[in-house]
Amino acid sequence: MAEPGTASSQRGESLLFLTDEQLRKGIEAMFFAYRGFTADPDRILEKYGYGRAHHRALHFIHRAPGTTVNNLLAILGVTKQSLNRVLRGLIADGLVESKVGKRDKRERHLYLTVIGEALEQELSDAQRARMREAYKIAGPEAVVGFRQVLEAMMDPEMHRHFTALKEGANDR
Amino acid sequence: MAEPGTASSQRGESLLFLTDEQLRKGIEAMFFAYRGFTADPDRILEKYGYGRAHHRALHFIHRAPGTTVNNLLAILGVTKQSLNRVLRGLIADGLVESKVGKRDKRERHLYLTVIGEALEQELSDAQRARMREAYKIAGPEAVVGFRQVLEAMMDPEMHRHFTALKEGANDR
DNA sequence: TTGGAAAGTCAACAAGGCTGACTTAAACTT
DNA sequence: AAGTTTAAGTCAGCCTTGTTGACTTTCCAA
Repeated sequence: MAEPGTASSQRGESLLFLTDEQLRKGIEAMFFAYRGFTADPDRILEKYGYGRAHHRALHFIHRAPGTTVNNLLAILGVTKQSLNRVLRGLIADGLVESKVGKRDKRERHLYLTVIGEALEQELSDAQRARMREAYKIAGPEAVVGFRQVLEAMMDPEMHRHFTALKEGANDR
Repeated sequence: MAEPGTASSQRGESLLFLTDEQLRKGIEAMFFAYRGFTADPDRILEKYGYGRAHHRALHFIHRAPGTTVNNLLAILGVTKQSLNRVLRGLIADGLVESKVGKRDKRERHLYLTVIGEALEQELSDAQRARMREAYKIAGPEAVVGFRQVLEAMMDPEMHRHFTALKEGANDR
């Protein structure tokens, strides 16, 4: 059966002998886990008539309040037309506010309103609850490994965005 | 800065003190990593005019040759109409074969043809390469943790499907 | 022999991606 | 000051992949 193992040593930089079987299981784990990852927010979003795209926008505006449209575009990796459709809805419904830039008036800075924050919290609570539970089951060492593998799996540019969010975080 | 940590003990079942910040980073890591995870296959699929839905069908038919449509439906978690459209294309293009069940002639058993296997391999090679690289960077202990957290994140029913594939595996 | 399960099909629709073309306003550059 | 580039937004149209609902065909099993 042999879980992912090594030649002789179990620690550190030793060589990994990963069979295609084991790698496939990793791939399937990602697939099934991602479904679980999105399941709870999806249910909440449906109540309000929103989709995953709205969730992503809310999440990243919460995390980087005052972000410009262009920056959000880069993080989300979609076209401006696609993002704009989503943003228009959120602004129309009063969940997001778009303010003209002070220094550069071409830019729009995005913020969540009070009710925008409320929905973001509701979504985030559900998603964090699942994440917390998974962490609890897997244990503290697993959490570190989980994050390391995920980070190594990102495209370099995405990792840049990830890191940028990671440090600065909220409430500058 | 403090990476995910514990109260006093570092090992085993000790309590985790996970801030919302740390959990949010886990969420973002999933988001960005999943993009990397699908990026390589997506590029290949585009060459052939297929989408992610086709990839998923090919993957699971490869992993469970002879599976019925109903079983595949349960694994993929989509409607039969949605799967059928994808399957119809793959069958028409000669990548998938649908054989009437011997015991139960209502059932269709699905198999990859030679060229179906070839595309599955091409997709899988790319995806496994990224997974292998990520594992290599993160190290063997990280791999175990990664899998543990992902498994804990799945819905129970999805975990059942995951386990079923995991054991039996290929080439019955 | 009839009821129900499995599979498949048709139609219609929606979300959320995409491209291309174009406008407006502001900010750079020359 | 004129011209170019940039940020944002819009319109139109397309594609994939998901959804529901209604319906047929096949065929197993009670």
